[in-house]
Amino acid sequence: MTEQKPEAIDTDAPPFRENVLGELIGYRLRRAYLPVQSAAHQVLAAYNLRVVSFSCLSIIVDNPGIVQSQLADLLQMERPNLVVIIDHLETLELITRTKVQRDRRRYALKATLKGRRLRDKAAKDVRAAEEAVAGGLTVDEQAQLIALLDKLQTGAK
Amino acid sequence: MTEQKPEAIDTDAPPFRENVLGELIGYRLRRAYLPVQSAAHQVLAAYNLRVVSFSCLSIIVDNPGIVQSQLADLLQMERPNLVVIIDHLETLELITRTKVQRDRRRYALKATLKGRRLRDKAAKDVRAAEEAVAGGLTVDEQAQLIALLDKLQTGAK
DNA sequence: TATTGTTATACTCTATAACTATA
DNA sequence: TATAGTTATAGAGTATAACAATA
Repeated sequence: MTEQKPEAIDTDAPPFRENVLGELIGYRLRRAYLPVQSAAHQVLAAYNLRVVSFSCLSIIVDNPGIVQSQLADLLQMERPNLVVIIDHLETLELITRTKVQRDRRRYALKATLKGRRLRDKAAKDVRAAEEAVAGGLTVDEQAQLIALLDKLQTGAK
Repeated sequence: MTEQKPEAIDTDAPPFRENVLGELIGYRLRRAYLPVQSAAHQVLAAYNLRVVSFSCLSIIVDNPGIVQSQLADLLQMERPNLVVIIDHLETLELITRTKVQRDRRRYALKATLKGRRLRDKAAKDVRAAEEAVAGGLTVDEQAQLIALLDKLQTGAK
């Protein structure tokens, strides 16, 4: 070191500007999404679940009998990528796959009791983690945010 | 086909529920982020830029002299992943790298005139694409959304 | 001929370890 | 000894093509 005190560096800390970038909704969405996603990732790892696996399980719990192609559409993912996830959920005995009578190409997905219980518990933990991360927002603000996000997503096709 | 009319299928279209998932901010953020990100991706491809490359360029334009480690911190990415991006921006003659006198380990990044012009033009296009995607939101609602996202991101550490 | 679930595979993005040159 | 930039590489995550079974 030559002449700088460490504190001086911290005090002179970057007054970086995001002039143009900061006005873009995409940039703001990403900045907000990252820590929330990270918190959910951490919480769900304790359940041996990925975030996307939890999303699948949750949709299956709330929509018994849904088939994989519908699930893929709903979560905006490709069918092939769903296979390993469904396999895993089945291995963990959280869901069951049973052939649909009227169309034997399809598998009806249903959550087991174990799956429903785990979903409920994990959802509470994720919600709590979100509360911790989004602590700056009041309940009203959170509802407001969700309403705006929903309106944005609905408008986009 | 056995007895179903195609229209019947569409009319009976999935009344799928997102009961629990829909109450999670992370899920809502992701649903809103995807189409916006996709729109930006498409627009910037015409400039031979990735979304993250545009973000880098934009930050450099607004913060002449910023160095790579600071840029990486600001955009929350790892230093190694920045190298190819900076290389690419330099190859396109959008930025310059010059050694810092007082610390020759560092490179000061600055945008060229070409870089500044391209950034301004691309930013307008991205903004227009966002307007198209987020068309459902009024200007006030967009400002409100950005304020809430900012508050969320600031609260999260 | 079209669709569901599947396999194999490739592509993109991100993360980690270790090197060099400077400090 | 620590840091900036770099290299090489590994690991997620996602996307595409083609197949068997069924419609």
